[in-house]
Amino acid sequence: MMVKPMTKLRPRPRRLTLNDVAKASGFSPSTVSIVLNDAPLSQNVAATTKLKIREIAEHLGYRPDVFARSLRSRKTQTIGVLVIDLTDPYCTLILQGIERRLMQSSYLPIIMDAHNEPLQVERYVDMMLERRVEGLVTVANWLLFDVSLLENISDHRLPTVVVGRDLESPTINSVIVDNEAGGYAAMEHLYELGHRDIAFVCGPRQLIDGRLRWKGIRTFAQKAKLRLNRALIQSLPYVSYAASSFDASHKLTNEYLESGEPFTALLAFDDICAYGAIRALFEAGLRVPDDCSVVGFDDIPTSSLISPGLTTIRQPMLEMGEYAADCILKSLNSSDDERDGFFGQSKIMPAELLVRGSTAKRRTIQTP
Amino acid sequence: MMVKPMTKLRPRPRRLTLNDVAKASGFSPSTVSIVLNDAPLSQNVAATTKLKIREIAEHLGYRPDVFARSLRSRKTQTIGVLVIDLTDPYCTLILQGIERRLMQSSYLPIIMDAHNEPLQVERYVDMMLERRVEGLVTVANWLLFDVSLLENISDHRLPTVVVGRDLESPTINSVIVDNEAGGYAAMEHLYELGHRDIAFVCGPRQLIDGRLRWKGIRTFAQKAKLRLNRALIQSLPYVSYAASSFDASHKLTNEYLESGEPFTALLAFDDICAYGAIRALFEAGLRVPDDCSVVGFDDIPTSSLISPGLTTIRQPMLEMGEYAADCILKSLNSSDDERDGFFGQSKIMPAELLVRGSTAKRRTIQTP
DNA sequence: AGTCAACGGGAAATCGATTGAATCCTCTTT
DNA sequence: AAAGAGGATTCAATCGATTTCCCGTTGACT
Repeated sequence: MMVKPMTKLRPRPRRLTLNDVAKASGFSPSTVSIVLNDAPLSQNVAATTKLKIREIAEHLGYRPDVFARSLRSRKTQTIGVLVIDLTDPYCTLILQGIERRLMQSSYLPIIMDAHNEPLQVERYVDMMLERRVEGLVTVANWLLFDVSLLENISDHRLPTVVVGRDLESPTINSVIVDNEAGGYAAMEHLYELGHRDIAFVCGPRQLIDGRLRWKGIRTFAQKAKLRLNRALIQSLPYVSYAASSFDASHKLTNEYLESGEPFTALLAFDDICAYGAIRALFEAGLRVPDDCSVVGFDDIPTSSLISPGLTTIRQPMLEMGEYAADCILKSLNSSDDERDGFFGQSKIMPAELLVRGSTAKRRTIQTP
Repeated sequence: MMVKPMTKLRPRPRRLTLNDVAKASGFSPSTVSIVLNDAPLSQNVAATTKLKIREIAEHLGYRPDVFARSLRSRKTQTIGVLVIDLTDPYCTLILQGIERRLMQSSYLPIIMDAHNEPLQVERYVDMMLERRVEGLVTVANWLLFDVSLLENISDHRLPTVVVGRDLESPTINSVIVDNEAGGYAAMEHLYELGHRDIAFVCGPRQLIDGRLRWKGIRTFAQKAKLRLNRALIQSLPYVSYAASSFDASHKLTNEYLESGEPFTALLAFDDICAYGAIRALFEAGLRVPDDCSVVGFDDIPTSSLISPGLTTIRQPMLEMGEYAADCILKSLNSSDDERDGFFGQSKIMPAELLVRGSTAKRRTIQTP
């Protein structure tokens, strides 16, 4: 056999394969595979053998081929993470929570971004299945996507969690914040500051989140015997593009201002809406919080950076992400029977009032 | 042969394989594969055959197995996208640009998030190589990661682009904004508004971006024969965690205020720093822009949502992302020789001044 | 009639692992 | 001494495609 001279021409150093390790160690590929994977059979492999194989593999720098492995074993060690909108800070933080947990496990997240488009959601779910993810986490914002997700997935007996939206499905887990308690807390906060005339920028009627928050608000109002002014309660139209809620809220607040109905505080559906309201107040020459207190919902990162800081109801997004990942991991580590126990549960995380600069006591001397 | 009764026990409907299509169509697997892939050889396949095969494949709903395909063909149709920090809105928008382009191609982005940790960068680059991505885009913020990236990658002759950081590498492409022109434009804007006493929150000295922006600023100052006040020019310390630049800038601005040196405008290294400065001004009871104009850099999404809107230098992040993706795609579509032509170039995108509410004419009546 | 190229298509090797069944030892047990 | 019981490894099939050769027809041309 001629040994080819080492030249630049040799294009591929030919991947280091399991076979190479086998030959180098003197054992068969089977044994090497078994050892390197700590497969069940490896308990019958002599300790010295294991050591030697591991050593040689390490020394050679062997890395199994992901594709070959997945093809044969039908396991991919990947978890699909479908994010409805990666530019939405709400989604982003949840995603970070998910990753945090997954990084500690041996699973790799495959992240896809649906760009707020329902069609992409479907397409990407498909792609993830095609890539044989072993679990699926969907990070939802308020986009209403088709829940045919559900069918597709449960067909494949895939552990599935949705974060940020409560699906009433028997097979899909969900993690959401306690919207009702959040609404209640926000309202209570304003009430305690002395506000009685409060305007509301409610979420689109289509969103369950908004309805729940509203329910919390009403509960408090009833308890406090506070009558709400119907003229200051409007819902945003449902729009599929996130940033537009700023504009919608801005416009709505302007309408409130023009209506002449007095109010000293405003409670917004979420932080972005709060920004929109603040803009309207700002343009009208009103000061936050001096002339009008504003409360948001979510606590996206910038809310603590703007001035004044936005008082808001915090969703524990990181924790929600972590919980979701835990859910999947737990499910993957259990037997099929146990697994059924997990399905369809929905976890409710606590909402927390964060008081910052955008709310203040109602001024006793009120401009008429 | 007994035919097993159809029961719930049958766990897997057994994937539909190429072979099934072959049998159903009466042709061999080879032919089917060739036709379905539009492989070069398919030009010698009769049109009727193609039609029939395609029809049957479609009808059966055949989807090739990603893993088998990649194993054999050594192609994965994936592009690695390494994002330094997915919670950084700067990165996010670039990412979106990348995705936009990639969605139109047949390549799938594999997104990984390094969480601002240099170690993860290395680990993830490794993982991407292991997954045989055919190209790699790195979305950098200001994190200083080891450029051993470079070695690893160029070894593998992988088209590589870095967005947001100018690497001086002969093999890696980069896409950056025109920092110098941006600095110049920001300065010019303030000057034209009548500001002469300007404070600067400069970026960490380690970052080339900051140095370039500063260069632009000086160039304008010299041209306008404007003397800058050294006491109002400080750099932020280098920190590896993004949000902390808010605090650093906040602190620095406070020092400026306490120093007693007068200034009517402040130019910040980036938008987050601008937020920090605004907070300090706000706390000191100063109004933006009435008492002090503020200019940022980047134009992250919230900068248009806060009140007043932040005047800033826009980086065309979406376009930068798109350009990066185009770069990779072009490289993948060219022969090896052509490809070499692309390597090592760095593209400079235009910076754009965006005037919003945070800057205003210097007031003629100045508080002493 | 014979040669040759183009056309249409198929057989089988291959990619790099995993895995169920089989084999070969070495002791024990009866 | 034969049978059995494990322990330690290995054989060979398999996962589902792609790809490299190769084979048989035609038809044109010499």
